[in-house]
Amino acid sequence: MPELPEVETIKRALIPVLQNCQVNSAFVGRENLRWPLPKDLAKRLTSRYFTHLTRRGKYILMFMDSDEVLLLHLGMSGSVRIHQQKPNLGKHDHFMLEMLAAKGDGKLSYVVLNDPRRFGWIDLFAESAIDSHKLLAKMGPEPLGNKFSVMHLQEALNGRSGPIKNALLNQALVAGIGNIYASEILFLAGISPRRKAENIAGRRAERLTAAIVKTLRAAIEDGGTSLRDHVQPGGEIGYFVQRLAVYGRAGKPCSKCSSTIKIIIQSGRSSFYCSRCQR
DNA sequence: CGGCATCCCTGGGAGC
DNA sequence: TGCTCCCAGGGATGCC
Repeated sequence: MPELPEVETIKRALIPVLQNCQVNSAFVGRENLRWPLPKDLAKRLTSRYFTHLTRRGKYILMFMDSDEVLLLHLGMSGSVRIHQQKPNLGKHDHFMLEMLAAKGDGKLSYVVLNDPRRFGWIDLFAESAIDSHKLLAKMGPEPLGNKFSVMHLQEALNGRSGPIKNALLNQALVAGIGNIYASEILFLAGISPRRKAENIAGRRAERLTAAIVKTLRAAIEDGGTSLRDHVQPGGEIGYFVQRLAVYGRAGKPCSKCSSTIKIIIQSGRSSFYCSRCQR
C-alpha cells in the first residue's frame, strides 16, 4: 500500500505521540512479519524515549534515547492507527506501543500496527549501524531532498534498457516511488511508461524530475491516497485518491485529451497511461 | 551488472 | 449465498 506520501503522512501523525515520549509498554503479537522481529523487541523498547522521527523512502525511522533506531516498513498492506484509549486488538494487529504523553500528565495513547498480508517489517538496531543497514544502504536519493536533481536522475537512468516505469519503481535509483505514483508521475511528465529509461534526456528528463517532485508533494498535502487499506493514523482518508489522473482509471477518458486511459502489465505490475498524452 | 519471474501472505471483489 | 479465481499500493532473491 504505502508509498512515500502515505509513509510521510503516517510519520507526521506519529510525531506528536512518539517524539520526546516514553514507552510505557510494548506489545508484540507474533514472532515474525516478513522477517523475524528483533529479539526482545518489547523489552528493549519499554521505558525508552523516542528522540525524533524521520522518513527514508518508504521507511519510518524512530530514533531512541538508547541510541537504537526502530525501523518500520509497511509493505503492501500495513497501516498504523493511533488510539486515545486502549484498543481491542484485531487479528492483524501485530504490534502496539503504549505511550506516555510528553506533558507528563500520565495520559496514555496507543500506536497499533496492522498488516494483514504481513509484507511489512520491523527492525531495531544501533544508530551507529544506520549507514550499513542492509535495507537502507542501497537506497537512492530522496526525491524531495536537496540532492535530487535532473542531473542525478539522468545519471541513474543512464544505460538502463528497461522501461522507465520499472526504473521509477527501483528504490536504488530514487527512493519512495511505488506503483500508483509511478503512473501518475509519468502522466504528468507526458512520458510513456514503455519508453526505455536510457532514452530519457533533455526536456523529458526535466519534465520527469519536476513531475516526481510535484506529484509527491501534492499527494503529501492531501494526506496520501486511500484506495483499499490506507487511512491516516487518525482514521482520516487520504484525499489524493480524488486527484488520480490515470491510476485505476483504465477505460475512462483522459482528463486532458479525452482519449481512453489504457492499462498494460510491466514486470507483473499494472501501469496506467494515456497513449496520446504520453510519448 | 541489468532485467525478469517467482515468492512471501490475506482479503476483497468479480464472475459463475 | 457460496465457491473459485484473480488481483492488490512492496521488495528480496535467484536465475539468465
